[in-house]
Amino acid sequence: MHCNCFLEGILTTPVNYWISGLAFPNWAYKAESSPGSRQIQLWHFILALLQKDEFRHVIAWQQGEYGEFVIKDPDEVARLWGRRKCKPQMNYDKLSRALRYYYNKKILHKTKGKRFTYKFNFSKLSVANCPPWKVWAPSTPHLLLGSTALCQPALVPVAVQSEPLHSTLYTHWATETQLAGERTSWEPLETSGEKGNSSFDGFGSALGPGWQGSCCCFLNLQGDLPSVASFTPAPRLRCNWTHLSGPILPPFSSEQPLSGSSKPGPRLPGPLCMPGAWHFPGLPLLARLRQGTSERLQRRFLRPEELVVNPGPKGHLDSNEGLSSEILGLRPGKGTSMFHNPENLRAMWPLDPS
DNA sequence: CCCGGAAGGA
DNA sequence: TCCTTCCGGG
Repeated sequence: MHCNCFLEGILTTPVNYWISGLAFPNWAYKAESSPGSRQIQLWHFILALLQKDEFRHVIAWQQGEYGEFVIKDPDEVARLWGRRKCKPQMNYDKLSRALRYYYNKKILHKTKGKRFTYKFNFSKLSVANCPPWKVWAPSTPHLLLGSTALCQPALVPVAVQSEPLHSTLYTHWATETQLAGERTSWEPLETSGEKGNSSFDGFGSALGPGWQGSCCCFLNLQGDLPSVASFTPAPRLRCNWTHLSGPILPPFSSEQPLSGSSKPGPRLPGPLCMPGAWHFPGLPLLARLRQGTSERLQRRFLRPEELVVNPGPKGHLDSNEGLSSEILGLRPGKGTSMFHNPENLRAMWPLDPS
């Protein structure tokens, strides 16, 4: 039976995770819905709630503990979840049972002794030392179109994975970025070098012979997080990000027309290379990124034409597969320029908590 | 509140 | 597979 929950727009708009230089645990790259269920997953929903200021009184990140969150109003969260899933009888007892199933999956664990407090397993969170000019959607169809494959980070060096979050990696990254920025600012991203000699297996990526110390990462392209990047303003970076705003991060006002946006090629189905950075107030590293920098990064590296990728082998635009009609309001002809306007991005989140 | 087994649905 | 529902127990 059709449920009008979707029409109500309650957290139905999938968003994309994108944090430059960060690699998340494998589970974080899972599609919003599994191939079997085609349903939004609870943890996606939880993250989405956590992302929104409107629900701060309902559920919020626990300050000081990255990945930890508190359900301040269990009944309300359950109600929202039930509404999203069209399960009016949902309650916290049932919702918490679902959350407990995440324990074994290493997605969540309980913060013992704290009521309604859980923690995402971001212990594996690591920096993928990735110069953005090498960040590019893989160009083979299966990588582009498989909802899970899409989310696989490319070329995350094992050595880096095992490292704790550390700003020195960012410093290194920034240095490389600077050098690259002096080389080019808007020239097309290179893809030829990556696709031929690399293998992808998620975070445990083997490095092809052509790997030169850089890596790519991120891109869940079918997430469920709000589109608007919102890094917590915080202590300054060890590296001087202002240096990056030159050739690397060119000034890019929202009024600036988006070159080539009038010619959207085949769209990336569902998983879109539009970055919506996660907002984890508790993540110390992320907190080092200034929001402005984040937005410039997004704009810089995700021009509309760069969102354009090969169509899938079968068109793969089935609304039930990667790209549903609810996703991001993307429609043929609309192009992708709307994603570059924060106002549009916010408008795409018609949350109705009532 | 929290836990996890069991059964079942989509 | 991912919950939803129910439930006995801590």
